[in-house]
Amino acid sequence: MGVTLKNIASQLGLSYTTVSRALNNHKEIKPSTRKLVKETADSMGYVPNSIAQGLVMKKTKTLGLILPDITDGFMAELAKEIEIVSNRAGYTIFLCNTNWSKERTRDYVKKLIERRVDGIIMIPTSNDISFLETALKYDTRIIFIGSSLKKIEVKSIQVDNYKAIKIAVFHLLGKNKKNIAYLGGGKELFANEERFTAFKDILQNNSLFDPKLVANSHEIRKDGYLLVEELLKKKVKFDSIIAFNDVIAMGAIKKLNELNIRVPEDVAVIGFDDSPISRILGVGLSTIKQPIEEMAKLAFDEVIKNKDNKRILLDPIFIQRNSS
Amino acid sequence: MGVTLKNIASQLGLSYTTVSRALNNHKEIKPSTRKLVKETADSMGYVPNSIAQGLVMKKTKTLGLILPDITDGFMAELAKEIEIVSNRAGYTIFLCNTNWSKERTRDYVKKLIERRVDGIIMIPTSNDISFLETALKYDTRIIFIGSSLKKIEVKSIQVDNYKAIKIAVFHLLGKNKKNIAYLGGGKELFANEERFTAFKDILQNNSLFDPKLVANSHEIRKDGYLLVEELLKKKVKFDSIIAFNDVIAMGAIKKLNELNIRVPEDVAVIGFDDSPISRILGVGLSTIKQPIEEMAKLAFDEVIKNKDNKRILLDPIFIQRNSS
DNA sequence: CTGAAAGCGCTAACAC
DNA sequence: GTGTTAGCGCTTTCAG
Repeated sequence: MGVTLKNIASQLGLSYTTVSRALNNHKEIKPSTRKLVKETADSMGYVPNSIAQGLVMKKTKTLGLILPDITDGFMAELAKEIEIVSNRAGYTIFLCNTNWSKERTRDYVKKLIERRVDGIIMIPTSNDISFLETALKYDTRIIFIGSSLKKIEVKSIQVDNYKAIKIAVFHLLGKNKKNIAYLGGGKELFANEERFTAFKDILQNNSLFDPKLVANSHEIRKDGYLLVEELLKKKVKFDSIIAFNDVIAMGAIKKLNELNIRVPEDVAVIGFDDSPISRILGVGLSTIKQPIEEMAKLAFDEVIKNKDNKRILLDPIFIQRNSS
Repeated sequence: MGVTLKNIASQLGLSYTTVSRALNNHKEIKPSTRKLVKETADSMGYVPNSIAQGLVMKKTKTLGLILPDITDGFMAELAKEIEIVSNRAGYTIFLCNTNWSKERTRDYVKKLIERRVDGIIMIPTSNDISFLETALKYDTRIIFIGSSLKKIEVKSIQVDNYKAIKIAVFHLLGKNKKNIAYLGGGKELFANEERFTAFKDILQNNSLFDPKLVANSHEIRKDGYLLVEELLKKKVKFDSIIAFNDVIAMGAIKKLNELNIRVPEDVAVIGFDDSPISRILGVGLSTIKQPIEEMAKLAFDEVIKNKDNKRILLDPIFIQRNSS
């Protein structure tokens, strides 16, 4: 089923090695035969079998992309950029959506090793790295993106969350906002933990941290609307909000609007990611942008080309709009 | 590099055929050896090579998913659902983001055939189906999802766009809205053409169609905000809008709000897709939901199991909120 | 129940 | 320049 090298060879009365070489542009082939081979291959509708190629070359030119939720704006954007650089280099990527499940993450790593991908790019949701050893054995490089693992030295690339939160906090302090609340995005996402830890640390250093001003949602995708309600129930004053991402920030603003609390006069709001929604909608949302394109490019280069386990931190970009 | 069947076999003093059979749960194997084999395979950290398996079995258990833009809400949702059903059945999917390019679409089909995927699920952006023949030859099934191709009999699955627009139009007529505008989503997307054609046809049947009431954006992702501006420049009256999707609808609403045009009293708005944003945001957006989960499930079943080229039409679901 | 051998489609020494 | 041969890691006849 389908044309093979052998078919072309016998059609032409050549050995299939010669055909292979001609198709792969080896220099030792006579130009005329190369031309002939290529033309008949074309006319016969030949499509090389990269499965067979992969078996002998021990490179599949495939990459695994493991992430919790492709419908999340940031992750989709990241996936898109990774796809672009990968495709440009001849790599195709497997989309592995874990739906935040540690089990599915583990299963996918196994499956990707089975498929002998050349590398795995992963937004982690679990500190379980039992698979790293296996991956190493089968020469599958892994890079963690978006956030790193705690206490384990792995190859990773992410925005500097500490720096990001620091910029946001000092921006708010500069506006004389001293009661800053944090609206978190779910424990499963390590980036959230990093940002919250930074938030707590920076505020404590300025003697401003109040645990009541934190609504760190336990559910996934619990939106900002509900988190503001939670905050209000606690009867603490807050004059500003730093949200884990733009979706949460927008939900928060919706609630504030409904309550006739002015943004940013009464409560300033800063999001994270610079999602399209922060521009499409009425409010111009102040936000912290991650250099997604650069992250994607570096992630690809690192996972394909570099062997060492360095950790790369990228600078965040603060974008001020009307909400702060 | 990495454990193979042979390694396990020689470790155990068995032939690698036996090891293969044990690992694949063939019944002719003595339970005790099966157990032994499995245990040592485990302890040696064996991971089967699906590349080699694919070569001999002529099935890769992989699927290609070709779509224009994974950051689009509807497509991401679709990708997620397709991933779920595929994964459940042991299939892994290649993510192929074409960025609306016909060339990249064609290239990806070729690449997917090279990788010998068992099937391709594709949101089409071009009527070029020159690759269909090649795909057939290599036993790669293709299904078109979200919209079909014009005048060519192919396997496809989509929501019934005609029915959808009809529901929307009659809903608006029921509210005594007779000057209905259509805000389109770019020519590249066939679904847009289908919806617009339906719109035109239905309105013409009621002697209500006015070409001036159409802002069918030529650029991709041109948002509703700008499209409403375009409409206003033409100085035609309109009392309602049907948008290609929710993002465009939300952009339109933003503009209307800025101009103090009341929604839905002055202008009613209906979107398409029931994107999360239509719920997160202030306005409750009336919208037409596509049965994405069902689409994904059927697409997978059809592309893997069924051979015929039937065209499946699914019923849309109208969701009324505050904007109409 | 287990083993030997062939072959999937291809690349890469090694000959000539 | 081209052909011969081996082998990538696996499944599947066919024997025993």
